[in-house]
Amino acid sequence: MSLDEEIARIKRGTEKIIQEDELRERLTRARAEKRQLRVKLGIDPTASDIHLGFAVVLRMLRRFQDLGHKAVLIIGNYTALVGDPSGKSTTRPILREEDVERNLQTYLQQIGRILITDPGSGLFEVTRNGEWFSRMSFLDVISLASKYSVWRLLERNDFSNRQKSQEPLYLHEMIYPLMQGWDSVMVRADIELGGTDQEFNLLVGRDLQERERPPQPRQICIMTPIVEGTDGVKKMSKSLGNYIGIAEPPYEQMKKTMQVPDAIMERWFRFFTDVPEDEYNALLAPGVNPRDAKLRLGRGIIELYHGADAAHAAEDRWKREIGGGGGALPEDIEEKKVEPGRKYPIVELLTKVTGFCSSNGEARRLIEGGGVSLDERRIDDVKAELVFRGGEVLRAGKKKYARLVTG
RNA sequence: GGGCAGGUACCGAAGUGGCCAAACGGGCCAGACUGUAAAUCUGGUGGCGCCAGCCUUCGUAGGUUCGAAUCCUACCCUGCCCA
Repeated sequence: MSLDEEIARIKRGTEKIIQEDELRERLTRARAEKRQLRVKLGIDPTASDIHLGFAVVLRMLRRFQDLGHKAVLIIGNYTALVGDPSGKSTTRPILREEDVERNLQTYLQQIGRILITDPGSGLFEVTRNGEWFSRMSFLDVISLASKYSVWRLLERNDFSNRQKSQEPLYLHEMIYPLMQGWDSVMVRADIELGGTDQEFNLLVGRDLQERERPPQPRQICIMTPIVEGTDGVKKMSKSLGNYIGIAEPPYEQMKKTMQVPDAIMERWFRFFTDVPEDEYNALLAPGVNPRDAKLRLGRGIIELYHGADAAHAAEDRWKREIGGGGGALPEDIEEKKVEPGRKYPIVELLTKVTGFCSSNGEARRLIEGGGVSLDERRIDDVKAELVFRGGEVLRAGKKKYARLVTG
């Protein structure tokens, strides 16, 4: 692959690079000297599920592995105790060490779906930053803190926004960027990856490297975008519930994708899939049914995590069960046991039997709103009592189904 | 340490003794429409209910009152200004 191709590949998944010419130069030199670059990614194991949004940066890291460079994964087990204030409007709760460890295991497992994690490959290295931070003395901390001025830290939008909205900002949160930057020094990163919300933190690492004695070559910062979630507006995140997990079953991924607003398809194609640019541009052209583009998008996502066969299967199933209106019943309807001959008040079915509603009031509202049906016949009487022979399908809203079985 | 302003349901934000389970907006749920997209329209959005009502909720704990989110006291938390 030519250097230009390498860079083009990197740029597809990138929002901003500081500095692109340095990247070009470093890649050139690495190639000439047959030296592996050290590409750092710090992860904060606060959530246990990896979603497509976070996969963007992991996939970027994988790209570097494919080019023969070393992925240097920093587990922020120590920084997690602080909580990155980036993009946060409120202080994050400080995690306990054991929680961090627990999340970590699930994390590493899932990361393996994207990265080459075999240490024998020479392409992967993991370090916990507690390794150096836990050994620092208070004096060391102060010395680190003396490398950066408060004014520079205050330049950050996250911090000034907090002030504007009268939210608290604690001292330990201001230390966070320094910790992340120090990681770069400790692992001698050539490149650090991160989301655009990490720009400040990444730049701190770059600065700290230069100030070391002897100085280290400053890292190149490659920022991946913060991609919108399934609502098409807010960033994909677990706490907003607008995410698609990479480990979710293919059909779930397809369903969620199909419900995404049209407007973000292009970004999802670009950052969440490897569908060639020409192909998706053609699909997004006027005149093409956006539904078809979206199906391709869903497939593009599933291909990456479950393979092409699973992607096709999910597409077919979606068309059968949902697409084209009406359609077949879902194939994986959960079964719930009922006693034959007994009269079940509809409210009880929605709460106790199926758990679709968490209170009687909620069940009643759903019925009154016309959202409940049995074998596709709407039930609009709140007091209805039903008797089952077995095999009937109860539906609540668009998505919840249960098959009522006897015995 | 001092002064001031605040803490209301998932979020934002009204409410300053009874008409408050608490306006309004967002979000969310459901229905219509549709490509299970967007936009739009409609209804809903604390719990229980024999639908008359009952119970819990307005930072926390007490108190005043027939009655408190609303008044008083203490405490906790946040922001701003001064030191």
